[in-house]
Amino acid sequence: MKKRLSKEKSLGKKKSAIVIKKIKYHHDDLREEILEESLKIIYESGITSLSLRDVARRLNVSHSAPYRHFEGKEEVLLALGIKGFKLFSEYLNRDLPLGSSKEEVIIRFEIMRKNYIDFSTDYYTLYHFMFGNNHLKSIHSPELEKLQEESFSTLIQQIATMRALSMIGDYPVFESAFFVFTIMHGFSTMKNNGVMQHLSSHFSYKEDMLEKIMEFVFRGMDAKI
Amino acid sequence: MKKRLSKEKSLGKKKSAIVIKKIKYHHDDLREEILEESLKIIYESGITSLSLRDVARRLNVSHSAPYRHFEGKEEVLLALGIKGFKLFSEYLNRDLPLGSSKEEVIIRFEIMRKNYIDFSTDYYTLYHFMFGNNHLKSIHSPELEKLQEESFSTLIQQIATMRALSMIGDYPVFESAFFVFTIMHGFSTMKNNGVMQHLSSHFSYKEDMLEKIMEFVFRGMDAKI
DNA sequence: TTTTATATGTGTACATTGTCTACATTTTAT
DNA sequence: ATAAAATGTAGACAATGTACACATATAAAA
Repeated sequence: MKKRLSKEKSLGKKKSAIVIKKIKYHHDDLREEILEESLKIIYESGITSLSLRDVARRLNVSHSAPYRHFEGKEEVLLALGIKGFKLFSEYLNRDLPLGSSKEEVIIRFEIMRKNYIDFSTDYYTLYHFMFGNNHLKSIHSPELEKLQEESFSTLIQQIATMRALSMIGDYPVFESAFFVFTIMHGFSTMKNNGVMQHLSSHFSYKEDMLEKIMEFVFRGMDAKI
Repeated sequence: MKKRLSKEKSLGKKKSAIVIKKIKYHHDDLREEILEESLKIIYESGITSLSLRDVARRLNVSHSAPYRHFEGKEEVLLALGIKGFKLFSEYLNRDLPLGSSKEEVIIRFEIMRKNYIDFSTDYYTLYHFMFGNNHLKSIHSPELEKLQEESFSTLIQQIATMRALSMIGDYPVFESAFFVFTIMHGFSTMKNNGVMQHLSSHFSYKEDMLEKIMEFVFRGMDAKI
């Protein structure tokens, strides 16, 4: 795959070289299909249930076929993490107003946090895989780390803007952002963990809990709104 | 085990029956040793690396021996969750001053949150197993749920006391407690997840980050201290 | 004490999984 | 057209969870 790409590149000098659509002899792009099918499995039953053989079976392919596209399971997990963070980033940036008036900035913040929670709710097994320390933590990958950084820089940028407009108190941007992120992450991991259920046997958990919590967050940041 | 107990009970009528110390013929208490060894493995390499056969091997016991004490792996995991929450509870309540003066109450809060973080740091693989949604979530167990409740009621009680003394703002106790718990949990899960590393490539993460964050938390609760 | 039942441990067996190697076939490059 | 590379298959192996039949130590009953 990589070699083919580099060869294409070397042909690139020719002006307007005709790009021929490559058709593989069994699957159009087995690598991609493996990842998609894996995401489905994670979505349905969590990372624990993901087995390469099962994926292969679902794709009507021999159990060793995935090894032509990935070194092993760990590399599949890494690729899934990368896809996950791309999707996360896309979610985060969804429908964001770009203006810089105070009103638009605060709306942007609200939409962003909604996007965050939407992602962690819609794909909570994926979110858990991405942020849990079981599988991804031990894998080193510059690409993955870059994506992770990018996701958070969206949030940090937002906080920086709010601070620049004096919409929040005069605290280091990193600290305010870290505070907000800790809440978002804490809420996301608690929400689908069963933890909430046990808390709510004593008290009553309502669907608007995040809104309630955000009031604490705004006070904590000395938000002027 | 249960049957033996019930028979002892039926003999219990005899006044001052001599209780004979039971010595098993291979292990004093294999069930307990299995759990302890499992905890070691989780501690060292996380729940992913836990295999019953490995545990048996380490205890010089056949691979099927554990099945005399547990129905299967899931029941071992449940028992580990129960042990985990007992230890968590013990940690939380460690060295707590019991007085009810404002000064003691605030110290109690500080020690409690230190205990929380100490636990999640000392046993972060265990913490992750306990609060992650991979393994424990699908298991129903009244005993486990009761322990989980008890852990949190310690925290909730504390917040209730602070509110009663007007040390924090006049918000519903459950909401304040939930806010604090979200922070503690969020921080704990982030701390050993690698997430922090990527955040800190943009900014600088210092060891006193939790203290910084707690300032936001106190502000959020309108703490008067 | 002897006998019997129960608790506890062992060994064999099987399905599932990750992974390696040898081989086959399709696609691409020369 | 032929060689090389990419992609897929089949078989084998070790590790795991788990079920079953069998063995033995311990406790209860006689």
